[in-house]
Amino acid sequence: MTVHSPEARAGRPTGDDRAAKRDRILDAAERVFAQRGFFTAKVSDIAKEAGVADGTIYLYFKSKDDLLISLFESRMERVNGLLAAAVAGATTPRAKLMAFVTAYVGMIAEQPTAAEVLTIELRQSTKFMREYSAQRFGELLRLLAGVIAEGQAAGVWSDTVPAPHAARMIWGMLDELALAWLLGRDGGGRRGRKPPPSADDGGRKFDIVRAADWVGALVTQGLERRSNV
Amino acid sequence: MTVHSPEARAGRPTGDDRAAKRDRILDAAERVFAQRGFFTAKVSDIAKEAGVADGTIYLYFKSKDDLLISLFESRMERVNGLLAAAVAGATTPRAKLMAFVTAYVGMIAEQPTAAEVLTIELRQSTKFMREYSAQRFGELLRLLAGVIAEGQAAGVWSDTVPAPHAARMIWGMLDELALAWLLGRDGGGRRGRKPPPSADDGGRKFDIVRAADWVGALVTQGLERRSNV
Amino acid sequence: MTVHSPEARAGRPTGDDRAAKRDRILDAAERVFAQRGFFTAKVSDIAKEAGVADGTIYLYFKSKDDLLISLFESRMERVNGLLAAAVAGATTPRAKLMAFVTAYVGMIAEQPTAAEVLTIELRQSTKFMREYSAQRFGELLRLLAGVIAEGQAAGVWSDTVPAPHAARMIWGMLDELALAWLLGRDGGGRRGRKPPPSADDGGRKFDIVRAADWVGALVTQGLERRSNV
Amino acid sequence: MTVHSPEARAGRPTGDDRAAKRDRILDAAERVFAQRGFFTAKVSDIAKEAGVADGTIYLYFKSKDDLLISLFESRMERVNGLLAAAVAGATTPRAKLMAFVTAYVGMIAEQPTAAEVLTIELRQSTKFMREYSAQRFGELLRLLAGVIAEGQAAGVWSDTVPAPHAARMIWGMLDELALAWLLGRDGGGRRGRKPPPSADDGGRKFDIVRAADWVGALVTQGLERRSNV
DNA sequence: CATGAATGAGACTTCATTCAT
DNA sequence: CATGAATGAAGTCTCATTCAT
Repeated sequence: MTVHSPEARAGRPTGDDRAAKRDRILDAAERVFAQRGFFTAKVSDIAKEAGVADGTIYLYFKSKDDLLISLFESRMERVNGLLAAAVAGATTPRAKLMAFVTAYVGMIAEQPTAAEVLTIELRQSTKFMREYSAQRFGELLRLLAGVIAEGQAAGVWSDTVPAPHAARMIWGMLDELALAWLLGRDGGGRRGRKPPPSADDGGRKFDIVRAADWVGALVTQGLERRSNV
Repeated sequence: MTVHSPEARAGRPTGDDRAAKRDRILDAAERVFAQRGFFTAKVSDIAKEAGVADGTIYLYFKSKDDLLISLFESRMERVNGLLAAAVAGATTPRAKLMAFVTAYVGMIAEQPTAAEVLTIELRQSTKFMREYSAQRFGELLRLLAGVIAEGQAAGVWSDTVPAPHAARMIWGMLDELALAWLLGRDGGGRRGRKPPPSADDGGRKFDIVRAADWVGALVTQGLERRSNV
Repeated sequence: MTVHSPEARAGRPTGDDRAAKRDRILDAAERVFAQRGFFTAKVSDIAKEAGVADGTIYLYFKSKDDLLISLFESRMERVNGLLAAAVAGATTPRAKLMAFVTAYVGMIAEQPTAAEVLTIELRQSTKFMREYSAQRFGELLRLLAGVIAEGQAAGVWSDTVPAPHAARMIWGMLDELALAWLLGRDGGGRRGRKPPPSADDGGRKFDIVRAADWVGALVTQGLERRSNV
Repeated sequence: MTVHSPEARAGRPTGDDRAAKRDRILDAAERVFAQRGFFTAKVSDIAKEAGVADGTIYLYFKSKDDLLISLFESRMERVNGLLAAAVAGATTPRAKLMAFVTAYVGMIAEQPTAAEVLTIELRQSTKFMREYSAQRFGELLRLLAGVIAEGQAAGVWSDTVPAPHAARMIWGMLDELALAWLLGRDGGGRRGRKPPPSADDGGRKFDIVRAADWVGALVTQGLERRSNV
């Protein structure tokens, strides 16, 4: 008779165990998708990376697509939660905006693999992915639009640009800077890719944290030089 | 007896014929990729759409990947050419910037399918696509960065944000607005997708041409209200 | 409760199981190659003959080429082993030679399908097959050449013909007789072939076992009539 | 009006022209088959080698198979003719046998490409090739068997081995030696193949012409040393 | 619950053959 | 007769998913 772990002895693992293994698979999928891309990644790659059997994946996820969606949900939940918390921690519209921006670039700097998956891989894929994407990014965009609208209502910001579109634009800046940084990092993008020859396109090895200031500057005053202010 | 060109006399299609069929295949691929996505699209779908046999595709392109890359090159060449022409037709940095922005949104409005492929589908796919992408978008970004740098050098614009990164940010705004518009259109995104439930995220049915003004406004003065101007 | 081996307990097939299925596929390939020829045989034919799914083949062999090579290796190993054993069981050079010859024709008589594949199909195919072929047949030829050389060294046989070439020649006789017999059998060659009209070419329905005597006679005394011996 | 060659003026080429082009295609096929093997060779390769368009092949041959068969017929006709002539030029059975053998090895030495195709490539291929092969080689074998039978009838040779089988055996020797020589030549076998490592198997760089003596010796006296003769 | 061997649908690609010029 | 672009049937191989152990 062999000695068994408590869980095995009890006949079935606790919910915690189940959740933990699910997370292990999600983490593995994150790494594999970041490295190979969604379509190129094989389910068995993910299984190997997670240290489980191929079939086990299907005990936790309905399909490869479901795995992708679950990963997306999981990461966006985290992102949306952090951003909401950051915004909630500030008082004025300007402070809220900067909190949003700073929190986002901070997240990218700290979890580049997750960011890579969100920024690059998760946008591909199958048609129905697009819906989930729109929905979850919608949350993020509404949070940001709310901050803008608040500032416009308070008279702090001009309402030349409707708040939802202003939010899109700011998000676009952040996203593009994130993309540039992610692809510019050593080992960024997929493995084995040769570095692009040009170096002067702002795409390589800048400090992503500074991006917060750039966005702040552009939103605050545009590119204009205000000599008399 | 009619006079024939040497090629016609020999019964051989002219170079023009060849190029025309190649273009027909590229156009078909554009539509199919826009509809199904690169990985999901089957070569035989493209052949059917182009009205040729499957094997014919391979007389013009080495592989499915090659077809994608060729499509990308073809469309980016067109885009880069138009943008460069637009910029060249303006004199001051501000005018050049607005020419760039206006030209881009105009292009999207007029050729949404092409835009969809460039904005959405062509960013996916295999690792080596990434390189091509970086290179060709780099051209576009360098053009824009040149305009910014010129304005900064002329003292028109602040150099708080380095020109290459400012270019990225402006591009990000445009790109995100384009994406929102493309996905928001009826029939935008892939067929068969259900419309996202939320309507207040700025993602639906706005006039993309107005985006030029929004970008102009944000770049010119940020979001700030200038009470004393 | 029965006692299981570790593998059985884990629900995993034993190495024996794996080897057995591999062999089943090799046997199926042998039959299909013998019937259709390597290039004409479809992987799915082999799968059907083996009673497995198409994809299963690729769990055991890297490619169709690999399957061919593996089959060749497997059969040549068997042949070389048997011949070496036969030779080792004899003492004088003459006895060794006859043992070699007898063992080979015996093998052909008992396993005509395997012989057909070795003698006919496995000599075709891709360029790299040729190398394997040369190497494995080389083993066989060296064994035979060794016997000849031994007899020449012992003064039993003339060294008019260098041993390696004498070995080639003897092998050629055996091979040609084997080929004639294999093609002459009912059902020999590929299915569906019409019987050649001529019957007097020695190619049909003789007893392959007698070939051993013929080879023995020719090697021993040539065709000469020795009236005075 | 342009000036035309006589044939063109006449509206159709002479039979000689047609035969000449057919031969050009056969020669090209011989080279391509020798280099790439029948199955691997593409019809368009042969067309290019022959300097004609792909479709032209089909004006002279019904199919790729037909081309192979025609090539085989053409070459075997030549071989059989030469051998028959050689035999006819000799008087005694022994002389006839040696004439046969000598003529054959001479042919190999002088036209190795043709020999390679006959000895190696033409034995592969489709099922119906086998019939043609049997038939044409049958001619050759019957010629040889006739010589043997004549010698046996004359009491020159023992009839231990029936003439048709003796013919097979002699042919087997020749064929195997030819094969060894062809594969052993530099550039023998298909291009790009690495040389087999072993050198002592008699397979490399011997003088094929000497093979005639070896066959003569073996047939005349076997391997036996005849001390008392 | 976990395993991983087996499945088999389906994709890309090749190439012998045709036929309009 | 000659051409060679076009055809499309067919084969190899991959990989998401299942299920017996």
